[in-house]
Amino acid sequence: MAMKALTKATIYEVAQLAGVSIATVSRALRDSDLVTAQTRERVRAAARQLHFTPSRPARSLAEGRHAANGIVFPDLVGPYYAEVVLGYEAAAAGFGSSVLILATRGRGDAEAAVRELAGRVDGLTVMGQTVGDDVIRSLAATGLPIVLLARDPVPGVDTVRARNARTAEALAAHLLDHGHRRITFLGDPAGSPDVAGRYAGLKARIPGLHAVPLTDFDLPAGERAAHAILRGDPPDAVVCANDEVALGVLLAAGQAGLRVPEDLAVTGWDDLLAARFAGLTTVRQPMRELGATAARWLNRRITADHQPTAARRRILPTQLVVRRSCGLHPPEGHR
Amino acid sequence: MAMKALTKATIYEVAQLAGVSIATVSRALRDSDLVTAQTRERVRAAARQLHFTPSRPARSLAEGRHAANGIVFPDLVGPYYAEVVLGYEAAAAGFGSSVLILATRGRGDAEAAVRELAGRVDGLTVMGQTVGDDVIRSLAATGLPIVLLARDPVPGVDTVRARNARTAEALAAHLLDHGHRRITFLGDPAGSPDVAGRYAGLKARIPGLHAVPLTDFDLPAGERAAHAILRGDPPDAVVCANDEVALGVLLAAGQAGLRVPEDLAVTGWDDLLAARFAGLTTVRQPMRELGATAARWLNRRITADHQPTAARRRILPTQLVVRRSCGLHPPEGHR
DNA sequence: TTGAAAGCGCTACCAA
DNA sequence: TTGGTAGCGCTTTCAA
Repeated sequence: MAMKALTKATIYEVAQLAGVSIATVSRALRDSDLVTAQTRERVRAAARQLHFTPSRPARSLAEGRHAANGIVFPDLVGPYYAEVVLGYEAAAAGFGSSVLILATRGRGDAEAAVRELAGRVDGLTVMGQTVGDDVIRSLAATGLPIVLLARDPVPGVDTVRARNARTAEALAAHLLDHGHRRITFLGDPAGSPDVAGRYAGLKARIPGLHAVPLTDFDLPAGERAAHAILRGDPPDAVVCANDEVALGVLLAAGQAGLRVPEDLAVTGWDDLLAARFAGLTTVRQPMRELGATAARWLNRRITADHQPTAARRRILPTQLVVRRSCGLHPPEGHR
Repeated sequence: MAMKALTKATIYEVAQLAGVSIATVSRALRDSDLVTAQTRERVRAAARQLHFTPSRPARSLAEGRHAANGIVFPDLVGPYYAEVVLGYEAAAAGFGSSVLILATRGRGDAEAAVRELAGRVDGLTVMGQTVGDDVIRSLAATGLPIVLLARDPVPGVDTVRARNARTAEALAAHLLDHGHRRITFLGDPAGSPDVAGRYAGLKARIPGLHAVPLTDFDLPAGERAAHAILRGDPPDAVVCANDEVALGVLLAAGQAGLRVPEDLAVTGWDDLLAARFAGLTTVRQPMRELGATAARWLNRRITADHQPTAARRRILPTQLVVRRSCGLHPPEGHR
């Protein structure tokens, strides 16, 4: 078998081989009805023979669109973001849109990276703590369609979030029903809008709630924080900003010889797979649906011929999942 | 505050405002040393004032490169792929390369999607069961740099994988030490090279190994398969293709009133977070490192001025993690 | 050091 | 139905 060409074929070569103009090639390849079926076939054959694929940059430049959109998130660590991104990609694929991802993971140059990304897409979904409102506003001012995900709203920009405060209240009520009174919150409300919402909901029911800020939100961070909290005068219950932190607390409690939930109640947030096996009481978020909704909304904005519709906001429901880590003999039955 | 322009500024506007030619703008903005510091500043100021960002398609078209690369994977379900992709993105970001993702999730049009993606990037990483060797070969023939990840090699193409067979042998030996003899493998060796490798390793030590094929590799699939296996004459041990399946088996065993590991030993593969909390014996894969290595190798190929170096292959080590699900009183101590 | 102009590969408008 | 051609916005010679 002969070596395939190492140089990509262009529309000119196809035109020449098919014996037509480049305009006709362009039409034939994009199913325009301004070409004879016969011509179309001839062009197709030539294209196939040359392994022709249109240059995406050239196309984008001529069309003035990218046929791609992007999603910016803080990190991909832990199952939460992965699930959201997956839901996003699946929905976007349905629209024939490619997806560019960008994890800012606390980089200082997040803004530059986001702006670079913005130049490659027709629209952008921005999650959580990645870039500030000023960046969002200036991007939106460009006319770039934007959807905010799990993030505080910015005037004029669509926002999709999960319910935090209200479900946190339900969680608080449940904990109080168990008789827990000395409750500590593990997480930094200032660090993310989601956490802020959860904290606010808890605080509404537990006035004396004590918050211990956390810089990271992974298992080791939870473990470390727990070690500090548990020495001395441990609380009745530790409510964690997410499951990973809670799992860390579970581990630390075990190491400290504390039984859960007899000596210490622990709760998380997200309902990761691990939560189920750890018997962790938590709150389930519709992660895939969050991503998919953002993708759909963004697509609508991108394809909306004009009509600057008012910014929309949606809060997707979340669900308290009671397992054993919050206390024995749950007041409302157990699982 | 005045409304920002809704039309993106071009290099022409910047040139006009700065009172120079577009060539000079281009140079000034890209730190060419063919411009006076003074001119550079003037251009910069003009660009800033107009919120100018160069058009990425125009740039790509002129430069003949995308400054982006892509990764194709079967799905993002489960922590495994997410971790790999994260490692990949992190490494790619280090090279200043944007990342496009594509999840084929068994779509029939995977090939078309991959080809579309190929047109947007300077190089491609292809994972597992996404597209066939023919597609890989034809893409590679284009001159597009490609790295294969967790996938059978294709002549002339770089491949990065995790060790499967050898660690599977170690796992088999461990199981035999526990006295297990009637062992069932849950997974389809024909479905993925990784699984095939694991099965081969087990089979080398357990000649009579019985394999039960599985179409999906998630928790419900494991649960369903286990229900079928456990009714009637259950084996001593079930070795699963991955942790999610194993966790499903754990659940099913519980429902069937079987104790693990007393009545049934169970093992997984991947060492997900949940495995730790489920006490699941498994094998740890360096997922981040797999992704990062692929990204690095791809970058090398992309930036390699020429020199068609020979295809490289690397197998990253994996590690047996013994917990309690494989049997009591582990022969070599326990954790 | 700067400018003019020729592409880069395509789409889409205007004529034919 | 087809062809000619003017852009799309940038990079990069080649001259000045």
